[in-house]
Amino acid sequence: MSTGPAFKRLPRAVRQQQMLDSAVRIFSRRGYHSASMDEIAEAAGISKPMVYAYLGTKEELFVACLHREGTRMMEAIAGAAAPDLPADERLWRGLRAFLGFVGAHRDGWAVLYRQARAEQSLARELTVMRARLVEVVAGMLNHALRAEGRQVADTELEVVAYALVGASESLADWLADHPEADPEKTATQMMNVAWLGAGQLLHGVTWRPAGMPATRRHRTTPGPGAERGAASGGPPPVTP
Amino acid sequence: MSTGPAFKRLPRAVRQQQMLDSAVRIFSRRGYHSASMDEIAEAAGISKPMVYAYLGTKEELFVACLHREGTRMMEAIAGAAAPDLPADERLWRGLRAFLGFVGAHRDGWAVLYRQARAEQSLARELTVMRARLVEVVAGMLNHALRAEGRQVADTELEVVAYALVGASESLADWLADHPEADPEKTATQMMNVAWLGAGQLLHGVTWRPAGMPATRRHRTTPGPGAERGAASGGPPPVTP
DNA sequence: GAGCATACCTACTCGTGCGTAATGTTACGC
DNA sequence: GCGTAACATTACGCACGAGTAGGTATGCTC
Repeated sequence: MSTGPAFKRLPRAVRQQQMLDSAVRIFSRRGYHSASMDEIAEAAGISKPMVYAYLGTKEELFVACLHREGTRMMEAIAGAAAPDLPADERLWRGLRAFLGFVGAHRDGWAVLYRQARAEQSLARELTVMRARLVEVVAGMLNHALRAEGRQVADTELEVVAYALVGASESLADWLADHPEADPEKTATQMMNVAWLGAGQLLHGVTWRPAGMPATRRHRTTPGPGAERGAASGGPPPVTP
Repeated sequence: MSTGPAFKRLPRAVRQQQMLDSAVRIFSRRGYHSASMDEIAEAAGISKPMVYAYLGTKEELFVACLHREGTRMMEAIAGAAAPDLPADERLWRGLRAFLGFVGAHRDGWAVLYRQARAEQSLARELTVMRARLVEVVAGMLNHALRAEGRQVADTELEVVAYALVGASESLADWLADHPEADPEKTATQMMNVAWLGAGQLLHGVTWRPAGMPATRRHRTTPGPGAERGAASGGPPPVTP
């Protein structure tokens, strides 16, 4: 009586989003199994039956989280890598968008991802997402290859694409565990190793992001003598 | 009467190994949480209290599994990549050993790895393992750099090493999910993208394992499939 | 303000599975 | 042969957490 309504009544759509927000937080913090529905409900400022009424079982709730976050991420990437750009530029933008997104969602995204990979029953949604990503990357590579009149078996391409995506995922994990790290810088370094390769890097060749100094975007000029200011030993390849 | 003693009495060391074998199998098949101690005990042909007596709690048991498998893997890698070889050769051998190991243990290793990453409480052991791997790779890169009189900050090196290790881990996952895939071939492809980079690959530059081009070592392994002929339609860049 | 639908709650059931106490049983020393 | 200690089993305590039943308050429409 004295306190009044205590808690507000909110429309379903809003509450659902609140629940998903809390669920992502809790799942990330505790892991899928250790997270209890009670805790999630409490974090959302709501009681458990409401969660069941709106989002279904625990598994369905988790998949809903994964789906929402995954869709957001995909949109971020797709929006960044326009299909009419050269391959390295697309790769760079996609990478930047990806790591940028993860960096902005730190504890949120990467952990969901890890959880989903571990649990058989949750892996389906994730598999679809990653398959789309690999497909995009493979398509990009294929496109670039055709432009050069070359051709490669799909399986080969898939492995390369998978390696690229996998390396990015791992760096996403790394980012999640290193709050002080800069996504932008990490993306550049990843781009260096992915596009140029470790061998080139060791010889001092570097790739640089949006090329403003020279006309060319990257120096494929072979030859061990690096003409970067890298000799100073300070800044690695490139800092955007 | 017909069965006789039913179950044999075995020395502790042997039983422990049996238990670990079963535990790895069950954990891999079911996942950490879904695996029950009863099932593991049954698979080992033993009863539950024995498991507790020898290996402790469920968590301790899992860590023991991870530790044993991880140590074996580390030994395989360390034994392959001698420190007095050139960087690319070391990377190649390490990669080969790593993916070869995973390929030989398919369901065993990769799944343990995934489980461990998901669960906070299990991650410690894994973190140590991976840190050692990253350290090795970073050390290798650093060594190669010094040989050229160049120098790079440790953090930069770590990121590159992490990307390399991460990409390899992802391919290990891929291998685990693709029983028909050939670890050797996958390792070569990984080496291509890691050492040469996607940019070089797209231009048709390829890396090849040993110094000899047409000798044994690792031909494209025609394999059973007729239409899978990698040699058809010109020399693809990625094929060794 | 009556009637209805929707948002929301407290308090419970019930299965599951970790970890252990009480209890045989086999092998070896003497 | 007979004690004894390591080996092995059955059966249970107990906590925890997913999912639900049934009831209450609030807003909306007429």
